[in-house]
Amino acid sequence: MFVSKSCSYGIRSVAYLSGYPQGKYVPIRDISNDLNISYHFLTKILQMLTANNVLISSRGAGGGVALAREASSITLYDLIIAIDGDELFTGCLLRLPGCGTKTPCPVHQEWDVARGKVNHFCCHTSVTELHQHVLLLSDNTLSAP
Amino acid sequence: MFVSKSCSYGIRSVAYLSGYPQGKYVPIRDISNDLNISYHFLTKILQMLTANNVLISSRGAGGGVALAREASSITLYDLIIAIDGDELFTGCLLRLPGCGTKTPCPVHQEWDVARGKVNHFCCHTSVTELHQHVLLLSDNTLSAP
DNA sequence: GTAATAAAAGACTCTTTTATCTTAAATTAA
DNA sequence: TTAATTTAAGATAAAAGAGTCTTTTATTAC
Ligand code: SF4
Ligand code: SF4
Repeated sequence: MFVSKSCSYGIRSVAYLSGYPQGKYVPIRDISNDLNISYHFLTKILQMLTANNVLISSRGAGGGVALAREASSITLYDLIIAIDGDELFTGCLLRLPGCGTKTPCPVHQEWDVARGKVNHFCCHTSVTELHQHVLLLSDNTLSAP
Repeated sequence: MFVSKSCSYGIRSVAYLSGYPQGKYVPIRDISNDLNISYHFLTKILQMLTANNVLISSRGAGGGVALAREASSITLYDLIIAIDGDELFTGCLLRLPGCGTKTPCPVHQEWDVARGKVNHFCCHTSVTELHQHVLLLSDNTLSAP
């Protein structure tokens, strides 16, 4: 598993928000309904994104969360860092502690290359590219009775 | 996180075993002592590897676990598949269910390439290359009082 | 000001993973 | 055969992740 479930929810939510203009507040309730994610759980996740300046939020009527900047400038990297931290991009496959730059093992450089490809993908993939797909897969009208 | 903690323990153990001749039984107790891994927990993990024909085991005096084949032919891929399953090699970064070949999203192909690099690395890295490193990092004589 | 709305915050439950402890079964040595 | 050794198996517990529920705080509409 590359990212946590929380992180997956965060990515889906921001991809969802990319369908709205930047700065347009959308209630978290709407997101949780449309994406079938627990409302209160999602609230906590999106709080991490507001704390990291990916989203902005507003309480009260007409409030919600909104993209803090242009959707095309928000990458998977930003979201993963905000929710899961940097382990995916800096961590060792072997999960050995205190390892890496100093006393690298014989395969470290190759591992760094492989991990770098994932890193590159995340840095160059913006949430806008996932918008349609997230909506499609969350569309529960297809499997309704 | 790429692999589970259990998987990390399994990889370290087989790298450790690669210091012994193939077929030579080593007590799990020795492995757990030298690598600082809980004995009973490690036992369960190594059972997964014997079930997957990576290791063989023998009970009783003089028994233990041993490499079922040449260490140089045991790759990270083998161990990850045996312990964590194939999610690392087949799963989606977004953890979206029912996704992939049919109705792929715009970034699927690029993701497939990035994931493929990790896959390639795991398939072409044998545990023998990690032997020294695993011993070095588990060496608690360095931090003894 | 009052009521309605919606995020923020905290307490709590459930599940999975990780870890520990106990008992059973198999193998070897004497 | 008896004792010692060592994996296998099962029960239990602790920790982390995921999800639910309630209360508080801020904002808007009236
Ligand atoms: S040196 Fe080896 S074990 Fe350490 S972080 Fe690099 S690849 Fe991992
Ligand atoms: S199509 Fe997109 S969301 Fe689906 S598995 Fe591929 S990269 Fe992931």
